[in-house]
Amino acid sequence: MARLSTKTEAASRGRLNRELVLGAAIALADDSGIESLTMRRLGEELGVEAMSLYNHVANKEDLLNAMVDAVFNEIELPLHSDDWKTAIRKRSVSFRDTLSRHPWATGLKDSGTNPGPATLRHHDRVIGTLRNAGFSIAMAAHAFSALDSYIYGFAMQEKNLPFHTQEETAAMAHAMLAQLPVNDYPYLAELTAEHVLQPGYSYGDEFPLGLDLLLDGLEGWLERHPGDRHPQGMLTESA
Amino acid sequence: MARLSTKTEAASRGRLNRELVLGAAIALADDSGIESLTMRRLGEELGVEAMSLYNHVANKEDLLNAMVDAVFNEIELPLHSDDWKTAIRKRSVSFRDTLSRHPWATGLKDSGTNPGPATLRHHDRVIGTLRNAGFSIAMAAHAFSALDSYIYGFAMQEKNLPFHTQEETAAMAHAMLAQLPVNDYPYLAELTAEHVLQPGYSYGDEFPLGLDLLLDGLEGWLERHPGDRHPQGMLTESA
DNA sequence: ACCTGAACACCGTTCAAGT
DNA sequence: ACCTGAACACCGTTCAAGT
Repeated sequence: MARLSTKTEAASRGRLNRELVLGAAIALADDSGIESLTMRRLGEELGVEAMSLYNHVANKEDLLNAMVDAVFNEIELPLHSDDWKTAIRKRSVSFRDTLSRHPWATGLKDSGTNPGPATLRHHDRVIGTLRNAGFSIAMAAHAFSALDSYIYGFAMQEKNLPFHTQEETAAMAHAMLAQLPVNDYPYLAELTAEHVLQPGYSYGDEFPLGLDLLLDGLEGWLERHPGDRHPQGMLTESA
Repeated sequence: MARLSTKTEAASRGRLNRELVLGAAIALADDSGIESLTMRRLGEELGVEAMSLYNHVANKEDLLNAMVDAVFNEIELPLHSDDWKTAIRKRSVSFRDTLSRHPWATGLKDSGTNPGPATLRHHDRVIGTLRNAGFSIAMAAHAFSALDSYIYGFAMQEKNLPFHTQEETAAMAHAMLAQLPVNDYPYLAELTAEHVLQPGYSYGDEFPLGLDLLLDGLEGWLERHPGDRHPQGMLTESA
């Protein structure tokens, strides 16, 4: 039979490699949550004993690091053809989407401690976009920190919400309102009743509002500090 | 005399209660990291077998929930005597400080899933401050989401940094620069060399910049939507 | 070169038994 | 009412042994 370059073929052949392990680990974390990702369970998923995984992965931490870098690889890089604000907004939305597809990646300490090549490239491109738009080094650092803090934090809050579908949201909000001592928390009760319980509410819709707040603020910075403008083309990169 | 650890204190008392368990758990997580917080280790710290803890705590999740709520209790509530911007800025800085004292609390899913009374009161006060400043319900929800996303995300990034002291930062940045393929990541290299490695650099200093970006943007919202002004004093609360 | 079985030092949690 | 010892069903990881 011709070779099918698929997971099943390789797995059934008893041939394992790092990429295969990584893919199965991400799929398992996506489908069953990061707490289901144990070496034994992952081995089972691949038709192999847990101990075999150590031939392709140094240890679990190495596996988690590689998973996070694979996630960063899914984020759209800012495009040189877009103006900086559009480019950064697009990649920020893509970042959020990616984290919401792989919620376990939010808050895994490894991106800060041991960034992989995809993570480094992503960071480099974002900083480069800001620099070429005229942000000084310090302002680019500030902007980068502010944007990514917001995106990470939003993804984390979204992940930790007790509801994810419209129905769950409504049910949860009703339950909360019923249990909540309304006199103790009048503003929380008001917000739950008249915002969260409104038809069509979805927490994810809050994302662009905060994002545009930051982007508009950054644009204001840039306009107020034209003297910091970075000589265009001093540092260029190929697409 | 040397300070008495909670261990000896609790052991000599021989009487355990929920508050004692909670305090020891928080101290252990602060000092040794959340991964060191196991029921067995916590029991040891309190001079008791792990199984005894279940007399005061339903299970580990219950313990973690209670720990998070205790952390929220440390955050300064917004003051009625301050204007909204000052009040929100102060509580935001206090929030960040608190999370940086208890980094393990960042990203513990429990605040969203099972908020305790301190968490609820904190949220209620923040929303109330915004409402009384003239934010509509929807705008208060947006503002709350944007601010807390930023604060959570900042705390998480700070927690996940591979360095915490000035010396560590410099050493780490030097090591990164040495290892980094500079041609692949020119902007990252530039930012590391000319920003992170500058004397006096501390990542924590980035916090107020992003915070003021958000607060100024929210103020702009408010000025542009005076029609949404909430009747003052309609909902009041006692301090 | 890759995979495995057995083993080690851990986890959270239960439960009957003690005081 | 509170604490304990033993036990259960898990973890990540090592290592000698197999192929």
